[in-house]
Amino acid sequence: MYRDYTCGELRTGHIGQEITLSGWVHKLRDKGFVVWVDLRDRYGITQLVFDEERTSRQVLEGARSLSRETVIKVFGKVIERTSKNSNIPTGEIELLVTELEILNKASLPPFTIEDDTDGGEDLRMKYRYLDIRRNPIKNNLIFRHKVTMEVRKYLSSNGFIEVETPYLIKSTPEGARDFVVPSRMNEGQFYALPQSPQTFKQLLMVGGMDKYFQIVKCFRDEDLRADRQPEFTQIDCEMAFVEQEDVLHIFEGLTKHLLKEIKDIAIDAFPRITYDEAMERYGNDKPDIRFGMEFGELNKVAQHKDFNVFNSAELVVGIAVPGGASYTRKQIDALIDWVKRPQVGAKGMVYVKCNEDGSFKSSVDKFYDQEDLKTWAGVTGAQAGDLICVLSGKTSETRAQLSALRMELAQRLGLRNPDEFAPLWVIDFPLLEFDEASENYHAMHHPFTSPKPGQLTLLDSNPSAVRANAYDLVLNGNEIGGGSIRIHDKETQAIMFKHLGFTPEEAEAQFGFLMDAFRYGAPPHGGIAFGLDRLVAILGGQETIRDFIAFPKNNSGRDVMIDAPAPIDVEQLRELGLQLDVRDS
RNA sequence: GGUCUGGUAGUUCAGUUGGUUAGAAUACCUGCCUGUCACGCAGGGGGUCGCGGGUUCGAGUCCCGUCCAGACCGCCA
Repeated sequence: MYRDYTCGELRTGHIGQEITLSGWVHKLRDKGFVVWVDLRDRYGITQLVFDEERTSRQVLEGARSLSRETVIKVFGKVIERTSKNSNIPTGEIELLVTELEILNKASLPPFTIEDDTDGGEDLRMKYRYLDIRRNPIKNNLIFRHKVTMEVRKYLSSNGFIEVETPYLIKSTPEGARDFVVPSRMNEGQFYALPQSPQTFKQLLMVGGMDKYFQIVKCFRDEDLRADRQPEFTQIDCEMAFVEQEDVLHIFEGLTKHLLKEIKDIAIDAFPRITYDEAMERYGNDKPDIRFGMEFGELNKVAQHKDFNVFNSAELVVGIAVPGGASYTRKQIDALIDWVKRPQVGAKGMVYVKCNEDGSFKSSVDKFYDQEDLKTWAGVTGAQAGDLICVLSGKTSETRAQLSALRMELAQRLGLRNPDEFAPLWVIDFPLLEFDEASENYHAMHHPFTSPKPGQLTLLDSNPSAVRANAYDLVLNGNEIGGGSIRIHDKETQAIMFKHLGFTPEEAEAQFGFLMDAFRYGAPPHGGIAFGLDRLVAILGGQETIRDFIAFPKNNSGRDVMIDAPAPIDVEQLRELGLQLDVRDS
C-alpha cells in the first residue's frame, strides 16, 4: 500500500492519525536539529518532519541524504505544526515520519520544478514529463480536461452522439497539405491523415446519425506558429435537418455553457455581424470587440484635396487611438516604423493629433485645414486627446495593416483584458476566394459549403459576390469555431466542384463516395468545428496553446523529446516499396 | 521559401572601442545552524563561449558559412 492520503488533503482534522504518504521530494530544508521535506504529488505539498528527538537516527540520516525529485514512501503521525504556514492548504499540519522508504532515486533535474522555473522553453520541451510536474502546466492539463468534460456533458445532454471516424483516409489536393502514410500492403499507395473529419461527418448525416460530435485529432502539414500545431484537436460537430439558425443557436449555447461552467461568466445573445461589415469596421474577419477603435473610412472626406497619396488610393481609412494626442514625435515615429515593418508592410502613416483645446495638428496640414480634420475626427469617432492614425492603399492590404495596428495599440493600451470575454458570430462569408497565385477561385471555407439560397446562378456572372451559409464564432480576436450549412444534393455539389476547377473525372475520383451517398437520400445538414487547443488557451486567459498540450511540437514540427520525425532504415523503406530521392547536397 | 532575434557554468543571463586567469544569480557539493517553508551563514566544485572557417600580435566580442531555438510573413480548402 503506497498511500492513505494524497499530499494535498491532510488538515487539522487528521491530527493524531498514523498514515502512509507517497510522492516526490520537492524540497529539503536541513536545519541541523530538524529536517523538513516537502513531499509533492499532483494534489499538493505536505511537509514531512524529522528531528533528533522524535526520529530514529537511521531515518533522520536517510532524510538528510534525500535529493530533489526522489520518489519516497513515508509512514508517520499527523501532528500540528509549531509554526504554521498560511500559504498552503496543508500548512497547519505536518507528518512526523517514523518510516522512510526510497521507491526510486532521481538524477538532478535539468531545471527547477517550480511555478517560476529557471528552465527555458527548449529544455522544458525536451523534458516535458518534468515540466508537467510543475503547477502551471499540470493545472492547464486539468483545465483542459474540465473543458472537454463540459463539452461532452452539454452535447450529450442535447442528444449528440460521439462517433469516431478513421485517421487513415485519402489525400486530397485541395486546401492544406496532408500528412501521408505509405501502405505496406498496397505498395505504391498512400493513406493521408485527416485535416478534419469533414466528409465522414457528412456521411454520418446520410447515415441518419442526426446529431454527431467528436473530440478529434486533425493533421495539417503546414508551417507552424505559436498558436498552430501540425496535429491539433477539434470539437467536430454536425447536425441534420437544420438551418443556419439552428446551428448558431445550439453552439452559442455550448459557448455560453462553457463560459458559465468554466469562468462563471454569463453572456447574453452573441452579436452577429456579416463578413463584409467585419471587414469594414475592423479590417478583419475575426474582430476583437472587447474594445472600440473601429475603422472610419475617409475616402469621401479626404480625396478632394491635392494629397496624391490619398487620391490614388483605393481605400483611405483611420482609427482613433484613445489618449494618443499626447504621444511625442518620437513615439509617433516609432509607430510609423512599426507599420512600415515588412511584417505589416504599410508604406507610411498619416496622423492627426486631436488636441484638448479642440484644434488639430496633423502630418498633412499642408493639404488639409482644421475643418477637414474635424470631419475626419467625426468619421473615426476621435475625441479630444485622441490620435487618428490613417493608412491608405489597396483595400485588402490597407485593412490588414490597420487591423494589425489596431490590435497592437490595444495590446499596448491594455485593452485586451484576458479576463473579459466578448464572443460574436461572423456570418455571410463569401463562398469563394480569388487566389492571386493560381489565378483561380477556391472555396473560402471548404468545397462542401452551400451558397445562400438563390445565389447559385451568380457563380457564373460574379463569383466573388456569392455569399455562403458559412459562419465563424469569434472570441477575443480569435476564430474559435467555423462551420457552414453543407450542400446535400449531387447536382449542386457537381456545380461547386466545376467552379473550383475540378473536371467531372477528378471530382468523381476524389469525392465520388460523397456524391454517391448523396444519391441515397441525404438530409439537409450543417455543422461547425471548434479548435479545442485555442479555445482552452483563451478560456485559460493565455496566449500559447503549447502550454495546454501535454506533448506539443516545436515550431519546426519537431517533437524534441522523442526526437521525431526521424529517418527510417532501408529495410523499412524497402518493405514499403519506397526509395528516397536524395537531391543536391 | 523569406525576414528578424537569440545560442556563454546544470539553469537563467551579464560580458564595454577586440586585450591579463570569462563573471553574477540560482542549482549542486561540504560544514554550521533548536521551527524552517524562496530558510539562513561560511566555504567549494563546475566553461569545447553552438559548430566550422577567416581577419588579427591577440576573437566570447569583427567577417563568412552552418546547425539549433524562438517570433513573424508566405502558407494554413
